[in-house]
Amino acid sequence: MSAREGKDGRAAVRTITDLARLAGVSPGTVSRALAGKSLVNTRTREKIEALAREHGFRPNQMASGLRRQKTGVIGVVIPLGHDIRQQISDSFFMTLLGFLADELTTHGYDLMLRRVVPGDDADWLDRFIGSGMIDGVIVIGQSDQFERIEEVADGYRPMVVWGNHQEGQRHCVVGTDNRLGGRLAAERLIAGGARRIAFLGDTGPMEFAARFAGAQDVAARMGLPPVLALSTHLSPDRASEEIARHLAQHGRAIDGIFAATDTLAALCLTELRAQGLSVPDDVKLVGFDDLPIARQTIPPLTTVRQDIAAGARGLVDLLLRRLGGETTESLVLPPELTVRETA
Amino acid sequence: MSAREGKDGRAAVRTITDLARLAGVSPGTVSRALAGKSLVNTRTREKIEALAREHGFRPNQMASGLRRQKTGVIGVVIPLGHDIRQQISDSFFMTLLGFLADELTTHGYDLMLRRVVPGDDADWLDRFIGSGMIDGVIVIGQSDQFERIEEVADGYRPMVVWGNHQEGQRHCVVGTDNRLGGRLAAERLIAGGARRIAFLGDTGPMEFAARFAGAQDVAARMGLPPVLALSTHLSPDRASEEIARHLAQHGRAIDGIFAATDTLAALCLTELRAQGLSVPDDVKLVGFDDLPIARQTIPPLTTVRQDIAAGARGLVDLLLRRLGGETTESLVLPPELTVRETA
DNA sequence: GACTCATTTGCAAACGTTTGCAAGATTCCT
DNA sequence: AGGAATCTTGCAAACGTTTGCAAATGAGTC
Repeated sequence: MSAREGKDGRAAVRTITDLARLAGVSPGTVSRALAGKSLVNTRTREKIEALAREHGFRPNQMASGLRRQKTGVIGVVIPLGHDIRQQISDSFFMTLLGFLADELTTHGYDLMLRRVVPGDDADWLDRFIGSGMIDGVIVIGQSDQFERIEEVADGYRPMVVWGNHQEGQRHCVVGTDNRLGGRLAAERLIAGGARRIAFLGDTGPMEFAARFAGAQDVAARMGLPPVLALSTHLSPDRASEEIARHLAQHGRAIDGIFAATDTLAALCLTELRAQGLSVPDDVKLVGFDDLPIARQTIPPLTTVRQDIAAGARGLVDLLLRRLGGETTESLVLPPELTVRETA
Repeated sequence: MSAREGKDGRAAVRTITDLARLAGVSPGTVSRALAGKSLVNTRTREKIEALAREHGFRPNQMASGLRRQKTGVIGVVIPLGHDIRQQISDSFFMTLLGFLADELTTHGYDLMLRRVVPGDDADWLDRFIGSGMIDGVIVIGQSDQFERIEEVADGYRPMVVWGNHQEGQRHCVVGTDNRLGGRLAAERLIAGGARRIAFLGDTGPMEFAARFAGAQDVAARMGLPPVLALSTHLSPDRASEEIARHLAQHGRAIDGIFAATDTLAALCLTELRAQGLSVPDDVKLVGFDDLPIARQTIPPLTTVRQDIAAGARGLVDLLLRRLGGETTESLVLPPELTVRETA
């Protein structure tokens, strides 16, 4: 069986021209028939469609893309700026990615995934865009690349970013109101009686910085001492010991912890228990994200919920509108406090 | 500023021909220079490279792909056969996906992600392959599509599948020895004193069926009653109540549970506690996967570890070898019992 | 300086589709 | 039956690269 033959031994029909020969028409007609254009006679179309089905023919997307100057592919890129190892397997991003895949598929687009380490090449975004392989790009997380993204946004329209919204920024962003989320968290801690509050997590990434700032807002407004920033990495292995160290040092001096993510909160819960501190009696704890794990900790985690599905829908919706030439505003989603038992 | 101009106002150089004009050479020479072929004079090459850098030029991948008949893209497809909602956000698959992205990037390939619901179209795999957009495909999980995959494998070489290995199968698969994993789990339960063992999870998917079978092997060998299959869905919401129901019915009659995944095990732990059964005293519990969550349950979960990173490396390695024309055997990875505190 | 041989370049034909244009085939009037 | 109007179709030129072939250039040898 030669490479030119299908498994049944007949000559394989790989191109639109092959199919045209079989149907006794010109390639142009086949193209039109398969594209479902109205200009082709119904009987001809049906014959061609039948033949295509029979031979399992599918037009080559590369050729089509080249000719039409669009590919039907949306790039999704995850810049790993802050904390290389963890970020990607981070449940939050991964869940978002899942929803994105669904949402894009629904709209007839394919998804090209790329992880980049911006430190290695400053060019990461232009490279992706300039490849000609994608019609638009969704950036998941601004990481430490805010400026780079701003620059690109000036010259490239079909881009939407998941992340934090900043006054006056030029790129179109979809994301939760992190600062408000931080306020909700801090308010809950304080309402439960906490007075000396700590923020657990790296305040480098903008999303986290905003959550931290939100908590600060509330502490200041209530006349409490400033929120203590306990910096950690995101990867569970390193975070665990860092949390243990922080708690050993400050554990007795604080009575409320706002963790930057549920993942950190869950680790923190474990360490708190290990150090003999009870939650929520000795220390109150609020997480962020409302990942599945939040229901499964003991006690179940009070957390600030992000609507990931809505985020994915928003990203895709805005991107498609931009592809259509519209100018779009950023979309800021409201976080929601989900009260369980840790605060 | 017209669409033809870059942000600095100079005419944008979008094609290799534009660049050729600038450099005063022919397009062919530019192509060769940029491809790093040896046939071009060093001085010419340097001039062209400098120009390309200066104008941020990148050759169009679609055109290149069309001409060379290869795209530099590997398709990754997740068939959602058994349990639509959960499977994709399942941490295991997502973690594997992350490692795959890294591994493919390292080898200079891009990753195109597609989720499909095979029920909707029987054609899912051929469609992806026939699109002409990908050089090869990695299927994550056989789901209930074993036969479909076998058929395709007969006529399409560059495909590797993550899943369970079956005697005599025709497609190249990478996966953990699930049956052995099942045996390890059951042996551990029995060594701890369990006599009446249950398997928690859907036994439909082949991977799970093999895990179940492994546990059966051991029970039979030891002369214990057959393992009780407690069927559940994978999505946390439905699984929780199903587990509760199972435990209410059989909870007191069993003393060892082997959960199909860590996610199920974690849910099960919660339900066991809710029903007043203590782990590991009343009931012993072993999970599967060794996801991060396994360390964070209380008590921490004894589980059967799959080496996800090694799996991703294996998948990519075999796929590249197949792209190179080699014939490859399937790769079966050994699972490893990770003992913590639930069994 | 005439010759060979090795390097470096340009030319033009692909890769498989889509699509504007014009020609050919139908239909519908009158 | 003649013509206008409408449908269908074919032709051929793109889309932006890569690459075999041959021409041109340069270096080296006698």
